[in-house]
Amino acid sequence: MIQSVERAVRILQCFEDQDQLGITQIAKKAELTKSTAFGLVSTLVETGLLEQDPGTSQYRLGLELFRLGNRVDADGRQRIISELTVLCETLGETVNYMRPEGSDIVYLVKKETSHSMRICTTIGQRLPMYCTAGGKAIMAYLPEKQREEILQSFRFSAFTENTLVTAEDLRRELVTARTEGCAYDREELELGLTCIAAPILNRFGYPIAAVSCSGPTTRMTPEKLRQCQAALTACAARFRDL
Amino acid sequence: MIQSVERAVRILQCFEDQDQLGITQIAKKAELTKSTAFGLVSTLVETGLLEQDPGTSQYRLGLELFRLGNRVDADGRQRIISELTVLCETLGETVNYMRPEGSDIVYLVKKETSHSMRICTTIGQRLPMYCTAGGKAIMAYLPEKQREEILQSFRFSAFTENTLVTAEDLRRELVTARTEGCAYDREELELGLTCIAAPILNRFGYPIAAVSCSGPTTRMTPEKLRQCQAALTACAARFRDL
DNA sequence: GTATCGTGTACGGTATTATCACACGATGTT
DNA sequence: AACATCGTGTGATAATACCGTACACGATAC
Repeated sequence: MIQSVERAVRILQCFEDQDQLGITQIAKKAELTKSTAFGLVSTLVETGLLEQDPGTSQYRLGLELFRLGNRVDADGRQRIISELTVLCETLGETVNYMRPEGSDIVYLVKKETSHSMRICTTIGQRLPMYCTAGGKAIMAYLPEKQREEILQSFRFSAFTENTLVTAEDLRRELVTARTEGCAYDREELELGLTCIAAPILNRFGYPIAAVSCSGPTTRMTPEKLRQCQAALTACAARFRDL
Repeated sequence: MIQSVERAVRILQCFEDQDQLGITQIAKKAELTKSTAFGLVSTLVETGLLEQDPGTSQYRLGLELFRLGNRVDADGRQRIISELTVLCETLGETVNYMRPEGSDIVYLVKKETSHSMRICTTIGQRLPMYCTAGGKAIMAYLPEKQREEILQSFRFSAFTENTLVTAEDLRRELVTARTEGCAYDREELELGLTCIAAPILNRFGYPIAAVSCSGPTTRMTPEKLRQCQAALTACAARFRDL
């Protein structure tokens, strides 16, 4: 673990909730000396990961960071995007492409339906696996050892009355998810929001991503869910050897 | 300048043209010892900026980098996107939002027209200011000192026979750009491609971004260009105090 | 007008820190 | 089966980054 690098990243992460920060605020948020922070920030500015506003002399995230971020999983995202467009049109709901990170999932691509009432997911958002269809779909297909590690690591929080908040409840659901090839989120994250997701497996059967469909519960009838299941698993199958 | 941080960024930049790399390749590309590279890479993996493929044990850019990259100029991009949608529809050509970095511009947002023959720009791409309409629009409104610095820093390369390859030619064009409020790219980057761009100024009159319209020269008639000029400058004006 | 607080920036001594050469085990190749 | 190459450790050396301190500047308050 190289200290300076870890600290530099911590500085970048300070900007997740604020987009302009002064040196003093950065030092405080990252728990660093002002002079230490200054050295790190200067380096980050030099490399383009941060930039300094000429007017306010405050710092913000830089364009080099944008460029690098755009390269993350560029081919996977490129390949999925046309599939999602088709899925979105045929299902008439918002569809997403997400990937696991630790015990969370991160949204990488979305395609929103044009319904007035629709689900709006946020690109780059991180959510716990246990309360999302995509997360459960991925968990279901993980090797048992890894799945148990993740199950143990959760610090459950009941977002709604439906949220599964015990490892046992989750294990039970994951069994059915494996038999169906799909996992569900039945208003477990937000009331009125139902999701269904299928895992994308690599050639070794390891889940590397998921595609999901999110809609208002009122529109997600049993029949619609069957349609989603068929479409999502078919889509996921086309990406088997990503 | 903190050495480790600068080296860590260099490692991330190794992935601009390749998306999977082993430790040895990383060390070679970044000109580092293998063990040094290993320490840096381990730290980057720990922080999520890199991730290791469980199968191949190779490294690639991580999701935390994606998340951070998505936060760059998030509000500016959010605000411009609906404007670009309208612009794209009224003009019937691909429109872009870009920002300066050093003597280059970087594409941040695009909206593509649905014409079969259309210009496809690449988000995150970096191009020299001197051969793009957006770059020239921004240069035209920079304080003279900074503009001259940039003009001197160019290492000109003639992409087409129209490319301006001397500081004098550029200076002359920038004068007219200031009077018009718009800059042009008349097949200077690629034959058959014409662009026009207007700078977005902050409340101090400093150019912080540009909006551009790119189309095939055959469709970019004088009349169309006048229409573009009006629409682009109007759009840019709405963003004056970003 | 003066004083105080905040800011961003700069320097130099100290010891923590990262670096490098070397080595190990595992894969896969000739 | 020997070999090459990969990713991964280790530990001694010295280069490195950290911290305390200090300064210039601007804003606010008195």
